[in-house]
Amino acid sequence: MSEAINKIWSTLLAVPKGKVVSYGQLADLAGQPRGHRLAARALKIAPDELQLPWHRVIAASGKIAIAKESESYRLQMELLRAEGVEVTNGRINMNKYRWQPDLAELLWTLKH
DNA sequence: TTGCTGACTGCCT
DNA sequence: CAGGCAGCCAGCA
Repeated sequence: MSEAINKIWSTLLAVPKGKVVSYGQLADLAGQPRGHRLAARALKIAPDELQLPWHRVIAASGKIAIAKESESYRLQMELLRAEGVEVTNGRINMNKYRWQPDLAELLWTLKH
């Protein structure tokens, strides 16, 4: 597995409950400035045993990025709501729920 | 090496 | 607000 993918996974582990990040933001924090595609790929191939909070990753527009007919779409929406994140019409208020890590949190992600 | 494919983005209609 | 589209870049055939 590539190092970049691993960084993305560990960065994702730092996202707190009740907050969300976009694919692009996640890639940025993981040290991949233009790696939004990579971030998407990282989630797609992530092993279940890692227990990543994958549902906290959404499109920059605030929408859930999965096909809405899929089972995962429904699951993601449920998981977010269970954490207190409002999901209305498949959209999320990014200004309100976007994760904005402070320095301590960023350093934590760098260690992993 | 080449070409195609995305759980994406930002810009333009 | 809903498409359409080019840009993006790591995998894979």
